[in-house]
Amino acid sequence: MFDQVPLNARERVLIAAETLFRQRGYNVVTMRDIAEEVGIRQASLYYHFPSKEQLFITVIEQVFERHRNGLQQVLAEAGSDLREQLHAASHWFISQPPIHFLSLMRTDMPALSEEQTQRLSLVASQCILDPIKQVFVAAQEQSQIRDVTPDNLTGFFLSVMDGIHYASTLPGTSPKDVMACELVSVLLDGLRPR
Amino acid sequence: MFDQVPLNARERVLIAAETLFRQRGYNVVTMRDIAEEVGIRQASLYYHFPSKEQLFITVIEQVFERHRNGLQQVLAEAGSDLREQLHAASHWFISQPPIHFLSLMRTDMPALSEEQTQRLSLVASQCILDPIKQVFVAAQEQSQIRDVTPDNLTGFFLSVMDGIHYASTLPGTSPKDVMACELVSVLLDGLRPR
DNA sequence: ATTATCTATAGATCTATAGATAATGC
DNA sequence: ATTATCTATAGATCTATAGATAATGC
Repeated sequence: MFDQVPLNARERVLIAAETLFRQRGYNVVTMRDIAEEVGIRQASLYYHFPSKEQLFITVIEQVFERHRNGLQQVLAEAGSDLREQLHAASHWFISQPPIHFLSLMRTDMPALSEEQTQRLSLVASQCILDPIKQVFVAAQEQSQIRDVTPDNLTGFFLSVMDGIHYASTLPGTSPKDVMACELVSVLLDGLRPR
Repeated sequence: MFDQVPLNARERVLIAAETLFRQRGYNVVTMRDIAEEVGIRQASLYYHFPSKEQLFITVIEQVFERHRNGLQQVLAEAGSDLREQLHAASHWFISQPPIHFLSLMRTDMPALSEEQTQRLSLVASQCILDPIKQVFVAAQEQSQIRDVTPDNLTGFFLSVMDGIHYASTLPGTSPKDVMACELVSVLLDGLRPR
């Protein structure tokens, strides 16, 4: 579980890149920044990854995959109750670093090749959007919630999750879990069938 | 009202810069991109603005000021009913281009000087966050809604507004006004006093 | 004289490649 | 022989400045 095996260089590069890309975005982070964080020279990164683009793609796919796994797990544990599922999902997202979904789509993705942009968008859907959407679809099929477009609810939910990460960096705001609970409770009341 | 006065060069620069910065963010857009859009040479931009940073700041302050004015106006027209105020605010935001609030904070602002970052954050609060927050605070004082932190509601609302702009670029999604109405109705039901 | 442009370019990056070097494994 | 680094640098930008140029206004 807690593997303290010393990480190999490639893994250290991935971790440094993930951290930096998340903090400042694809375009602002340079290969030099990443190399410095790892403690090697910039050119040495190219031994592990053929290009900055490929490094970024590897990082992002790893992040998405982690969300797919994490969401699947916590949702399975939450059972079939909408309330518990929403709490599980929101708890998962606040336990992870922010995805910066909209930034990713607006400023990071357009810098990649058309082909990679399309593929990453698909992976984002499958790993992150679809599991959340499934929660709302299921609840609607069982008439636990009223008729609101599941795609919209999914978008609302995810937007707010990234918003919570940002808000909690500001002074004098509630802790993340409080914000998440308030969101879920407003959603549950707001979606009650009528 | 519909001033078709031919715009002077400075104004054309501001419009081109606003469009490009909004589409791709501060760091990705080059002075050359902006100049091309205006139809002049890159170096000529420096006759109108002393630096890329100053151009960006001017653009952003103009955008924020526009929101302050617009929100003030539509909220005044909406009267004191929460329902109408939320519809007015959401209608305002979907009538305008996206703010990309979180992208702005994560990738654009950190490229500016510390001093400008702080000032722009303040202006963002005053022009955009505060007017929305005021709506929730007032509704709470009149016990029209239950006890949810107004700062959090403000953040939720704005996150979702940017989310709606993004979602509506995807294939097969609801129109913006439908998404906005669904959000407001969920919020109103979810916030009903209990 | 002022205004608004232009050309040319300095200086600072950034990505990526070439080729050297040292350590390890067969 | 392979692995993982390094130094050095080519080539492509990008921001910003210097100084020329042309048109307009006094």
